Amino acid sequence: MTDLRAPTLAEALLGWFDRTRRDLPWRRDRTPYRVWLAEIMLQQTQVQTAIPYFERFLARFPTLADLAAADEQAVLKLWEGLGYYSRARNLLHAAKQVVRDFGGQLPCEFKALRALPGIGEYTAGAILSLACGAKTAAVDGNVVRVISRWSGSAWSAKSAQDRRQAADYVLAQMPDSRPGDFNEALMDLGATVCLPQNPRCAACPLAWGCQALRTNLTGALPLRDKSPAVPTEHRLLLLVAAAGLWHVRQRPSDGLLAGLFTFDWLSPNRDPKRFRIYLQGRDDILVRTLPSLTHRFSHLAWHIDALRLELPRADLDELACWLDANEPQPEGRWVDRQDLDQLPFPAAVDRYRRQELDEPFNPSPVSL
DNA sequence: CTCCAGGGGA
DNA sequence: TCCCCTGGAG
Repeated sequence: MTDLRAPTLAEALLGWFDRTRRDLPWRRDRTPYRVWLAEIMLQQTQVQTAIPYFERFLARFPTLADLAAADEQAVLKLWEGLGYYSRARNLLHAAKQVVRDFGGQLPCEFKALRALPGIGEYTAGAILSLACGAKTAAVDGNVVRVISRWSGSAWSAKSAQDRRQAADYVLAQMPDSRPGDFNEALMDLGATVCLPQNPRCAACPLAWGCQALRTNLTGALPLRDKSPAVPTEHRLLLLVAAAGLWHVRQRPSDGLLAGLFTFDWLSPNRDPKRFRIYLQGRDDILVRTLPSLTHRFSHLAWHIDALRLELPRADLDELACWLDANEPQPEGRWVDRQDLDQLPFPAAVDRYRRQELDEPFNPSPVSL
């Protein structure tokens, strides 16, 4: 007998998922540790970016217990370039807690997961549904977009209240049999079909019932707030070398780029022009002007001018009054080329590291 | 270039 | 509410 009733959201979505499911590394073996690691990496990060990081991380720390025994710098090194470095630090701290409190096994229990650093509402839901098989919503930005368009609801991914509404909607539609697949299907649809811009509605398995498509509102849903203009800070980066060593500093353990290493910065309360004049008078310091660049963060931008300095000795005493020192190591460190490769650098500064480290030094006049 | 996306902590 | 980072699209 032919089934004449309309399909449900879950049937259409899971049918599509079964045909098009992406083969991603963390889907091959859905253990709580692998799901957890993947979900942390995927926060604010695109799938293609996260894949090589996930592989390297698991190769280095195959189990949660291996991770818990790591030191922070090794974890940050594996996170280098991925951004939002507090995710890596929280991951390590949470792993230690799980070893201490749960014998190294992530608990399949919402309150316990939610209490771990770095695990919020979304990540707890993702671990529970994907790794534990629990019927739990996992509402990220993708899911808010899909459900907001499907239901024609004027929701914003930033609003906690709207995310709750979306979670309630998801839970009401979720089949008892495949909660993890249902959540993953929603995320896949948001990532590959129900795109923020130019959604591919012609290829969408939910087009038949989509309120936003029916009312021509896919461009308006979900609601988004316009991004505010970010202030630009002008900074002078100094790649200081002497006798084959490079001078680096570790940033403070909180705030921007916490715990990562950079080269030196001219102190913000020093005038860059005066510093360039000073350098012209120092015949013993070789200088080269490097290309400038602008690096944007979420809330501010750095316009970076950069100089490479070759000192006669590995000694910063005479230069120290120009430089930006910070706790806990105001004096910084001199490291060789091999050591430098072991230190985590943020993307903004890593571009200079990659470009300059193995370049021969060609001094140039200091431009003012 | 500019615009935009994307969870959690304090 | 603000802070945290990078990459991809156009």
